[in-house]
Amino acid sequence: MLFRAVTMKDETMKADSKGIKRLPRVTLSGRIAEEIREAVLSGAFPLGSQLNEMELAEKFGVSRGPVREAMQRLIQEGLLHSEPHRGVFVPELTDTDLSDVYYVREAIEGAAVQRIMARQDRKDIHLALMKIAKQMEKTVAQGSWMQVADIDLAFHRELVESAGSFRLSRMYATVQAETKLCMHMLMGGYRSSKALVEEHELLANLIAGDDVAATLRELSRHFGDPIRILRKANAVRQGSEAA
Amino acid sequence: MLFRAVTMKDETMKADSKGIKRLPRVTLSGRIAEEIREAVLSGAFPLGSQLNEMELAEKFGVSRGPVREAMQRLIQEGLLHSEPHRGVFVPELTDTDLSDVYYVREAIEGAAVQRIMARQDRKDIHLALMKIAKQMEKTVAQGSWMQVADIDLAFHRELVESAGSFRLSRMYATVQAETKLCMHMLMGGYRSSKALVEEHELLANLIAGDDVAATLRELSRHFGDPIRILRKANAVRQGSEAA
DNA sequence: GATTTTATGATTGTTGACAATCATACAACT
DNA sequence: AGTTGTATGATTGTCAACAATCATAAAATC
Repeated sequence: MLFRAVTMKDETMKADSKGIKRLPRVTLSGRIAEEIREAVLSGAFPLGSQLNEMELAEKFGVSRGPVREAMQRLIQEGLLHSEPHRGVFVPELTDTDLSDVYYVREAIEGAAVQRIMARQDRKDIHLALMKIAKQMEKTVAQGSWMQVADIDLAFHRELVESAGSFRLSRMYATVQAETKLCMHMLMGGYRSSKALVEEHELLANLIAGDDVAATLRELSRHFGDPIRILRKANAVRQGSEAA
Repeated sequence: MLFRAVTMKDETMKADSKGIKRLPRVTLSGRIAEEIREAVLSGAFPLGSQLNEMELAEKFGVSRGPVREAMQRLIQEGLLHSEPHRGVFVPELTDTDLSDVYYVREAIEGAAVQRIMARQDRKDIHLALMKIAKQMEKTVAQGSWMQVADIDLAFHRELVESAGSFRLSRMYATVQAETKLCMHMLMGGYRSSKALVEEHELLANLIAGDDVAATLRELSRHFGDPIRILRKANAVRQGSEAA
């Protein structure tokens, strides 16, 4: 089953120094928003498909109210798209969207790079990024492209979070979610290869170095041209459908 | 009265080529979200204050459901802050928040500047920005600092929207809302002067020019150090309270 | 008087029902 | 056959009531 029934058991309770646990401070709508978010990002709902609030409520074992509230959150975030009186949909992403997502990613990551590289000590971020790159290397050898993509995203998320800006990270979370949706479009075009690992290692090393301009140029190169990648992916897919 | 009762009359209906108007496609919750948003941004709710959903529902003449949905939107946007079971609050912005808002503004506007300046023809954006600067000049002479601040924000919004990225503009709308909240903190520190107008004119001219690096430097200079401005404002305010 | 316990009122969170809107199927008309 | 009108069912939007939680005041205890 796609969804688990939502209960209020909070598995992340932390104990304070006296062994007393904090009580859960999450609403049903918050939990549901997370569940739906993960389902959308995992590709469980095809692009363009409608989310039926009655079905979701039944599946979660709750009333429609919290489901509606959860969806309002995701709509505002940009992950879902509402058409009043007609329903809530997973957006269909166009070429324009794809370009836009990558443009904005680059803007955010560029800002992060500049802030990080203005610091004297970059050992920690270098270490963290190289560690993720090593993980990617292992997964390229024996995992699926989706797993590699997830590590790729983790690398970039680490980079942005290292900038230490709450708002930059929040914006990036949304953009990464949209990136993940885009990846379902790019499926055949995602380059899961040793060269990809090397690109990430190069980025990590440049960030540890002193040439900001070169780092930003490499970041831009790293993103490539998503539209061309998509076209290539479509060509490959059409080629195999015709055969 | 702070709020008007919300009806479904859509004042922005557009006529198609046959004079046939589109029907309204906005829900109560959407309208309410806008009303609350404007109220918060106008300073009607002090920073840190609680929004009471029962009172709001009564004032709008609707049930609590749409009010809750509206608030979920604004919470997700970052304009309001929810504490489960305790209520929804206008955030209290700290020095850290102030710095963060301005950092992120600069990141977004910097990206917009770079994209705009990669274009050959910049006459339109130059014209639009100079027009807003001229408006600011008039308002400096005879308006309130709040009005000047609004024009200032319009200048920057024009700049970002000229980049033509849906997502950049969406992110910037949120950041501008937070900027507006910050401005209530900066009240006495907002420099409503002829020099401010000149700074904007300079930015417009640099954008029309060819030196990207110089433009980005001026943009950074233009934002100044918000913390120092806040401290100065607080000092001025404390000075007049002691007298 | 200080601290703990209990009661109360206010507010938030959720539910289920009713109202409104839309999409589709079917019937009637040209 | 094509178009228009009507009915029906599905889904979304809103409402009012109940449940749950919190903050505060009052009472009890030390």
